[in-house]
Amino acid sequence: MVGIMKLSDSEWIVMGALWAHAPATARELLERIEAETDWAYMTVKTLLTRLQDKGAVSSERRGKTDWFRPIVSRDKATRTAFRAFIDRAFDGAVGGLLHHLAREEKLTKRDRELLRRTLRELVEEESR
Amino acid sequence: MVGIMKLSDSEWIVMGALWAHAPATARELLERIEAETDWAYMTVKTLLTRLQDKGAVSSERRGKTDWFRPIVSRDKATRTAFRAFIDRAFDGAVGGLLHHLAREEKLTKRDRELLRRTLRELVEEESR
DNA sequence: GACCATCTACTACAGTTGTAGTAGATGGTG
DNA sequence: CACCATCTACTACAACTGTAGTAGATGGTC
Repeated sequence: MVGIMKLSDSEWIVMGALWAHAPATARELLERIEAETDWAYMTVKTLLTRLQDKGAVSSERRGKTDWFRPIVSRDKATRTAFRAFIDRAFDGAVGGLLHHLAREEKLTKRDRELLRRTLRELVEEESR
Repeated sequence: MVGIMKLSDSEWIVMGALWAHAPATARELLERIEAETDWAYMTVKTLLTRLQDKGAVSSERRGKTDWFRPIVSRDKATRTAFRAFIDRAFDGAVGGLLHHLAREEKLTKRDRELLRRTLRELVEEESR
């Protein structure tokens, strides 16, 4: 049931707020994302319904209010999004992404440092 | 006009074939992607029209046939997709992606090959 | 126990995406 | 120059996305 969990952009925003702290009510989630979205309350509700339909969140009634919690983990969603991105833009090859990162993207000094470390770790791990 | 060029999954497939070699006719593009998509000719045509509408490809009539060529470069499209992905999944921080890469993703042989090259380049660049 | 603030349920509606069909134009070939 | 294979132009249509409105249920408060 929780197979390939593809989230739309708006759904990512809601999930982001929900991953931050759960369970949460729709109103709470709206408050958390108010700074970035300026949505109506009903927009959050609709997205939560859709997320529930696709099995990404669950809800539990307390009083007259639904409390939501994520079913899909952030990591899981990230991995799915990562795969989709890599598949379309780099034909599935993570190496292509690394290449792109190394030569195309403007990285901060810290990113560059981290990338170098990452690459080295990966290569070392490999040769072990 | 060629600002933020967002491509859908299907559009990426067509662009992939077009980036491989241009100019090309719709029929040629269909043949190139036949292995992976099993689309009807008209599907390719429709996608090409949409891509033209959004300024991603241009076309030129020769005889009764349109010849298409990319306006948006693969690099440009990749950067846009990269940004979109990073923004939603890692809140815009490339570091988050690197982290993810280092601990979550398994690399194929091909990935590792590319990676070694990339690493060499990075190191050389650094020592220059 | 009535009322109000607030919640859920149902509905809406335009834009994008995936995936094509059909009809009418037309260039090359005999 | 007629015909056919093939092209383009126009149209289609359901699913998914972004973004909500409205009406009716309901739990807490006086």
